[in-house]
Amino acid sequence: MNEDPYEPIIQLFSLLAHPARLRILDILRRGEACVCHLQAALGAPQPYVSQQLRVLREAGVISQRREGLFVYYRLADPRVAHLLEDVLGPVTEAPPIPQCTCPRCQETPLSKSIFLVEVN
Amino acid sequence: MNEDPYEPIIQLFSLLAHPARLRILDILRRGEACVCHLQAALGAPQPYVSQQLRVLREAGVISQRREGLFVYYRLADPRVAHLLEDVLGPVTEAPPIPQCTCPRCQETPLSKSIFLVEVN
DNA sequence: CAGTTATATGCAATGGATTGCATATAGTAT
DNA sequence: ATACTATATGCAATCCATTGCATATAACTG
Repeated sequence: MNEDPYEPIIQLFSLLAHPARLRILDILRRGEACVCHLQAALGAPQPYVSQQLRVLREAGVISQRREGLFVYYRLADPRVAHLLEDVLGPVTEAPPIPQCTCPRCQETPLSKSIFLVEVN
Repeated sequence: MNEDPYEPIIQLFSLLAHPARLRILDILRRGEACVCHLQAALGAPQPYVSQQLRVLREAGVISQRREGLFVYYRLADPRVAHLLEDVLGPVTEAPPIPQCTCPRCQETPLSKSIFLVEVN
């Protein structure tokens, strides 16, 4: 009748001890991202990404929001952001993902990268 | 040739995402403990405890010191103590393990627990 | 030396997470 | 309605950590 007090913590660490999920969470701690964005960032097939997102969602560490065809995920558990900061350090500038075609990724200023191409 | 920067973190989280290892580390963050002490605390067979200790030792998160027949383990990675504090809170009073027969456990003041038994 | 205690190692068996992939669903557009 | 895109789900196969247990080693005692 008395549950193991370590179990929820073990479940949380298990979620983080996975290459795809850890990368996803590291992206999400910088802000919302759609599935196609994560898919492009990981270079993994879409069903694979959706499956890892489901694991994270059912554990309650992320939540989602639909906008038309696109679903945007974000961190839902502040403990996770805190743990990630402990082991990965503070959030750095999000590296651009050119393959992502969602409207949110398109509205980022492209002029900067174009400029860099020009001078080289 | 370029290693995954997430891999050492994944390895660390994997160590923590395990009931026996997490309990061992939670005990060790309170100070040194011999194998027989951990064995009594976990209620697990000795070879099992030694195996988990080996995993932790080879990962570099604990170190050991031999004293006669007894081997005392302790935390070697401050990151682990920090992560444990994040998820488990600050260290509390170490609960006594009466089954442990190592000299270090015997030298703890037994009068206190005996006293508690008396008043009850 | 043999005997005893504390701890370590090796290894086979098993179970549960991981992965790949086919298919389903949701939403938009024509 | 059909077609198309983004995302989700179901499930079988596989892989890897976990576990149990026999045995080995280390240190002390007589």
